[in-house]
Amino acid sequence: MAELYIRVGEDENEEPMEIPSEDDGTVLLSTVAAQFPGACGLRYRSPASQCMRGVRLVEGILHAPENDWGSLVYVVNYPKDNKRKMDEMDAASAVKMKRGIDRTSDLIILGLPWKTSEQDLKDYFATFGEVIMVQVKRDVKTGNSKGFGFVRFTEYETQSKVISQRHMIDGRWCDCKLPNSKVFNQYAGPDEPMRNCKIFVGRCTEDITTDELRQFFMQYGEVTDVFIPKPFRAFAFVTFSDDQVASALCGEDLIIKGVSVHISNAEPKHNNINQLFSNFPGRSPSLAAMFDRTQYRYPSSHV
DNA sequence: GTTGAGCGTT
Repeated sequence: MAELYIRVGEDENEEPMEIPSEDDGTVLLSTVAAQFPGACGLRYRSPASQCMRGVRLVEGILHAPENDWGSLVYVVNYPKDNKRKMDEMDAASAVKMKRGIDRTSDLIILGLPWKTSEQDLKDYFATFGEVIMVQVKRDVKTGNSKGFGFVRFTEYETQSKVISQRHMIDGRWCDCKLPNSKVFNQYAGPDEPMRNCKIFVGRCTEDITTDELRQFFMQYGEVTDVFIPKPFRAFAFVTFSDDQVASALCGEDLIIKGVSVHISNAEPKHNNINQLFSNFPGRSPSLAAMFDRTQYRYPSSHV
């Protein structure tokens, strides 16, 4: 081969760099990539057709067109276009997932007739789509309905439809909305990294055992500890070996044995700003998010 | 046994 080096550039107009060829006249893609990280091939403008042509690439070896690299300038190919689009899609869907934009969440049903049962709710909402969970909130002493409840659907489309209209249930107009406890998560930015591996599991029922919690949370990652306070206090702690697993679960509503439990970070109450904002209807989400970040700068021992 | 624009036994 006459040429020991071929001329390669980022594009046709930029000053090319000379890249060494192998003894047999081929050029290794790895050699190109050493100068142009991420390169996946070469192309050049054909003097004959004036079109861009690809350089033959076989098993990491670039072959000279017509056995001669000549004095053409070769342009580096990157997988960039596809790759970047993929990355953006992944990031976007990850954010969407994390923000719960296309995830279902529990919906509060307001204005239920006192007589409406969970079976009534299930029968009614099943006409919109698959129902995961229904609840009628009742006075613990009397068992009387408090006139509101919750429902959770499998499909986000179902949830959207249900939110968008009023509902005639047992002779009363009812509204379904995102509960206030969800609004924070809807508007908060991406979470700060969590430093701890422990999650708080709220709204547990008394029949949920430590073993069942362990079995359930194993699907997300290695569980190193499960703690249920005695006597019953309607919450539990689950510790993972990986803090990213714990972090990813925070803000979720998960269904365990048909019960919707709420996952949040296991910070002591006095140091958890979520507690301060979570039941305050008029709060500013951005303010809450700002305070939320500050709590991680002053970590205190866990419960 | 009561009620009605409400938010889930941390």
